[in-house]
Amino acid sequence: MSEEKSLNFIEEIIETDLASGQYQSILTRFPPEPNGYLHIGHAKSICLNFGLAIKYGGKTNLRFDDTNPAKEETEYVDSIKEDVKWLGFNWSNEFYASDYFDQIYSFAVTLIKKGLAYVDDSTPDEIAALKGSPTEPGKNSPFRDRSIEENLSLFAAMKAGTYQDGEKVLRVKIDMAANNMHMRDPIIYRIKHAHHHRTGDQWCIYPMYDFAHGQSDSIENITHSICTLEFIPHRELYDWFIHTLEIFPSKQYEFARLNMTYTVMSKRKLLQLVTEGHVQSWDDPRMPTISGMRRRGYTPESIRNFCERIGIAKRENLIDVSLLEFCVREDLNLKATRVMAVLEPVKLVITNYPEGQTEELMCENGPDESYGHRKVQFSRELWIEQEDFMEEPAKKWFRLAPGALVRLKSAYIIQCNHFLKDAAGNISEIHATYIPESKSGADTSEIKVKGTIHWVSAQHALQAEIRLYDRLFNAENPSQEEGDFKEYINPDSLQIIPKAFIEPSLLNAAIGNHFQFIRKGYFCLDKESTKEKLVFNRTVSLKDAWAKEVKK
RNA sequence: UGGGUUAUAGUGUAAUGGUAGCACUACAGAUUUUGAUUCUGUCCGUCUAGGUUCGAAUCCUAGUAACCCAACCA
Repeated sequence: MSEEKSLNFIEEIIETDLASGQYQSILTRFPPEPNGYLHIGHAKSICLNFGLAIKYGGKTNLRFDDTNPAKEETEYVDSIKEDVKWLGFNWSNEFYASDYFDQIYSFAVTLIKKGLAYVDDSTPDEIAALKGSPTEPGKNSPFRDRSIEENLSLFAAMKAGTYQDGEKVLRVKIDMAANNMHMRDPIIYRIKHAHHHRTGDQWCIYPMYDFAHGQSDSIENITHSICTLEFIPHRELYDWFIHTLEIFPSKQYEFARLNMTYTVMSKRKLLQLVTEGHVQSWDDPRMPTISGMRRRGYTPESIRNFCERIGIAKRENLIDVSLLEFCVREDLNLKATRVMAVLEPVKLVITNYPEGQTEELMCENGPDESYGHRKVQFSRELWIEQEDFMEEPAKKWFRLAPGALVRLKSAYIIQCNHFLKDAAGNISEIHATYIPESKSGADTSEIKVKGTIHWVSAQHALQAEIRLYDRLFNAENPSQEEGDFKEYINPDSLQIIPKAFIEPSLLNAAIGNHFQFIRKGYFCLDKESTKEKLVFNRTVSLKDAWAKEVKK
C-alpha cells in the first residue's frame, strides 16, 4: 500500500541522518544576500529548504547574508521577505549574519591566538601574485609569520578604524600550495569604512563570506546547509573552520541551480536589464523575478509545483520554460474566472436582432457549476475578434466566414451573410443573422456547429489596455551564446493593446484576481490599473491547436 | 594543461547488480457551447571503448564532453 516516491539525494541524506539518530530534527536556512530581488532560481532554493523542513518536521530560518555593506540595502530585505511569504513559507527565525559580528570577531581572535591567522599588509595585487594559479603553488606572504601578539594588536587596530580601506586584511594560515585555491590562506576580514544597513557605522571591518556563512550556520545549529554547486570548493574551508573553531558541525550540501530557457538568471544580468531600460523595473512582468512573476499573474502554487517537478540533482540543467507555463495553466485552469474580452475587435451586426433590444444571458464563470454564473448583456451590435473571421476560409476552419455558422459563446448560433470593407480593404463590419431557437441552454434548433467564438456587446463593453508578453530573449540560453547576452533580447517581448473591449463585470477586478479571457489566455489586473484606465496583463496564453495547424 | 563536479528520450528527473519508469515537449486520435480543459495513444534514451557477472544505467579500467575554482563579492 505504501506509495514509493523516490527521494532526491538530499532527502536521502536527511533520512539517513534522522534514522541514525545523528539528528532528532532538521534545521535548514534560506540565506539570501540582500543586494537584489529574488528570482525563480531562488524560488527553487526556497522550496527546497522550507520544503525539506516541512517534510521532515523541522524548521527553517531566514538569514540575510549581509556581510558586504557596499551592496546591501533594507529595500532588498523587505522585498525578499515579501517574496518568501508570498510563496507561502514561514520562517522560524529572521536572522542576519550581522547579528553575529561580535561572535565572528571573537572567532577570528581565537584563530589568531591559535597562531592560525595573521594580518597581511600586502596590496590586493601582491596577494594575487603570491596566490599562484591552479597549476602552480602559491608562495607565503612576507607577513605570514608575525607574532600572535602583533597580529592581535594589529587586528584590534583594524577594528578600531586605524587603517584605511584596503590597507590590511586578516588571513587564515592554511596552505599556499593547496590544490584548492580557497585553501591558500584565504582572507577572512577586510576593512570597509561603509555604512551598514543594520549595524550602521559600528564596524569598519567585515568578515568575508567564508568566515561568516558557515559560522552563522553553526551558531544557529543548522543541520543541513544547502547551497548551489559553485560553492563546492568552499566546502573544504567551511569544514576547516568548523573543525578548527570546534563549533557545531553544520554540513554543507550542494545542488544544481536552476537555468531556464529564453531568460537569464544572474542578478548582475537582471540588474543590467533594469538599469539599461530593457525592461521597466525589477517587477516587470517579463522578468524571472518573483515580483515580476507575481505581477504577471503567476500563482505561488504554480511556482511551488514547478519547483517540485524540476527536481533536485547535481547536474547542469536548462529547464524548458514550457514546463513553467504548463504549471501555471494547470493551476489557473482551476482558479480563473471565465470572462469575455475582445482584443482586436471587428464589429458584428446581427441584422435580424431588433435595434435597441438587449437581453441578459447567463454565462458560466468556470468549468463546472460550482463556479457559479454571471449575467452578460447581449445586443444587436457586438465586438468579435478579427481573427475569428476569414473571408476565404482555410481548410478545417470552424469559425466565421461568409455563409458559415458559429455559436456565440453562451448566446446564439449565427450565420454570416454579408461583410463590409473599408477603403484600405480591411474587413470593417460583419453582418449575420441569429437563430432565435438556438439560445444557449434552451437550444431547440438541432443545429450543430463546430466553432464557438467569444464576443462583447458593443454598447456595454468597457475599454481596457491589455499587455501581452513574450519571451525576453530569442536565444534558448542567451548567456551561452556568442557575444553579449543583450544582443539576443527579443524586441517584441511586450505588445500593448491600448483599446481592447472587455465585458463590464471586469470593472470589479482586483489585484490578485485571475481571469481566463475565454479563448485568449489567462489575465490579471496590473498594479498600474485604475478605474479610469483598466490595465490587464496576460499571464500566459492558452494552448492553441489552431495556431499549430496554421503553421503547417 | 592542477583540482573539483556531472554525464539516462528534445527537456528535466527516477531506477541504489534483476522488466529503463514518470512529467513536460512534439505528434496522432476521442470528447468539447473555449481549436482550452479532459481522455487515449505514438515517437524518442543509459557519453564512448573495453572488462567483471547468469545478469550492468548501476561495479572495474581507459577515454570523451560539459560545468566550477586563482574577487579585500556572495
